[in-house]
Amino acid sequence: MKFSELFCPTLREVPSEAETISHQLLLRAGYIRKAGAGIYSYLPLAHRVLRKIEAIVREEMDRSGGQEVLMPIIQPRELWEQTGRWDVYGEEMFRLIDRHQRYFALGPTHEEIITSLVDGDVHSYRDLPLLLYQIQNKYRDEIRPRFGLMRGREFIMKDLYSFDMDEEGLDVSYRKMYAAYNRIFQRLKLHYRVVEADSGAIGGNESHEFMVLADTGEDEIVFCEAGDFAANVDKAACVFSDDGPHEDRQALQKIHTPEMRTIRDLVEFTGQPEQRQVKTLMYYADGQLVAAILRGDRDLNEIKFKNLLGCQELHMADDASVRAAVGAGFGSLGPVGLDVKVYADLEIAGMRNFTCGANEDDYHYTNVNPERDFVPEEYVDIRNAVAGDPCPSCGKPLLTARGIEVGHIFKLGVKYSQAMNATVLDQHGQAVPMVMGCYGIGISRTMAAAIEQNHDDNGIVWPLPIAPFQVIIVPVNAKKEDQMETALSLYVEMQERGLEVLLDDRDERAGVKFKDADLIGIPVRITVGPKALQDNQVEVKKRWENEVFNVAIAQVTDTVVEIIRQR
RNA sequence: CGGGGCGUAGCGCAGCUUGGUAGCGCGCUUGAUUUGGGAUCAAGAAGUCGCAGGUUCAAAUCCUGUCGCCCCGACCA
Repeated sequence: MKFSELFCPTLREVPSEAETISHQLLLRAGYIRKAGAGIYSYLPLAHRVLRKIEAIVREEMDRSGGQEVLMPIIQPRELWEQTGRWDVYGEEMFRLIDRHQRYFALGPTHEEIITSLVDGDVHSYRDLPLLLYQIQNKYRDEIRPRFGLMRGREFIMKDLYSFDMDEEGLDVSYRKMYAAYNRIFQRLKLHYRVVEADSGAIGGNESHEFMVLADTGEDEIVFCEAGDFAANVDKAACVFSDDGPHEDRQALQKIHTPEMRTIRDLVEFTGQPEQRQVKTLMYYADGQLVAAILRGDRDLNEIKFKNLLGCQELHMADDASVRAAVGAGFGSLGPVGLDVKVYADLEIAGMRNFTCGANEDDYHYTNVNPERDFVPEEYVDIRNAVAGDPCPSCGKPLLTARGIEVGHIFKLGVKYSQAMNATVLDQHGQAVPMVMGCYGIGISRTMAAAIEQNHDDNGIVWPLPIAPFQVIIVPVNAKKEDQMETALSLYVEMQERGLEVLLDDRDERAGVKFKDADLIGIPVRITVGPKALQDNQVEVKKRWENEVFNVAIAQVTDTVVEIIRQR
């Protein structure tokens, strides 16, 4: 490809709408343009990157026994009503109405349609396992699209769905996919980590997320260096370690604490650290008022709390209704004498002589002790894990990192097959619901995540397997015939060797061409300039290194092939 | 949905308080000089001031409505 013919409008200035690095660079380097909030056109360079990611994903899916299909994006309402998700999915689903006033969904995901597809034509256990996948646009009317391709309303997704006869079959399919995903992200040359995940609203019991590690990631993960434990903080178990003070219990004392509303206030006022305070949070769980108590320096994990309670809806109570029920405001709550169910974090059990609200404005208790002064409903794991917590499997201190969720695999079980009555006959002629799994990779998000992880001040630094071109040839001065001739002949030679080459034949100043090459992120740059040319040489520069070295023109193609082979 | 902000040339912005007929930088076109990290000079093209009403002799500017976009929060296969 010649740069002069490439549709690649680069921008010198940072578009003001872009906040994250990947968004800025994708816009500046001429990869994407916005059509509307969370909706983007992919320009030629982006399209090439997407196709490379897809190709790797396809190969690994096929190798694992997957078969590719294409399914409708416009999906009839009736299918979604069968699983109840027409209502459950809520505002996040794009809906449309045809001329006959029939309703449709723009597919946010494809469980319904594929289950109905498979149900229609698969009737025997002999037809299983069946692994079908698709790479298509999906649609979600996100509350707030942001970060460019990271959270769009239209995005490209690979989803594979597995159908098995029983749980054992599902285990096999799940393990296949787990392995395939690892191969995919290794081949993409991304630094990633697999973590245990909450399976969320989609249902099912086992779930892993594939996280591309980047400081700008939206998710926080905790992991153990010693072992293989790694989990999303949403999910990461906290274990009780009895390293409490083991003090003697002092006499309960009520103290006047005027205007003390926050843990920080109390730390100052009482001189006791956060670790000796207890905070009380009030929630409505399906309309029922409940309390969660935690050590002063901990954060409640609402997902854990919700899963524990098994409720449909969980939200923080407002000050007015708390006041009505308890007789005191947020800053003065505590478990002692509290007339609602109290769920205590595991850590509370080990605490002695702590401070908490007295359920009376401007008063707190000190020297509070669990069991003596109050008895919680349960001691449960409801806090967010933090760096330094003991690893649940080996006890070593956990580390944290930020990541971008690019892959997520779930065991769905029979949630959808049961709802849609998708059964097969087993060996005994019994109709059993197929056991399903679902395995997604955000293709367009992976492109953005790769940039979040691989960039510098000058632009994108693509991992080689997904770079839009492998090599860019830059003649310093397009008007100098010797430079252009050398560049052209190298261009032809490299193409014949199977390299993906971009020739910057534009009549631009060298600086412009260098800047663009860096911005776009092509891994290898060949500079044809007057200095080296005198010695029949050209310069080679790797995008991820600063050094430039000269190579004889006759050898340069071999050199590039070797660089790419090693990378 | 709650809070904040913005829509003026392709991009980034000024002008709006105090109405008087639109400007700057980058980009684009042409020419000249340049040519190893986003050149210089000269000439030029380009704007329904988001849209619709209203007030006024006169509206980018004031008023009302509306649409779109961005940020924070809640939410998130």
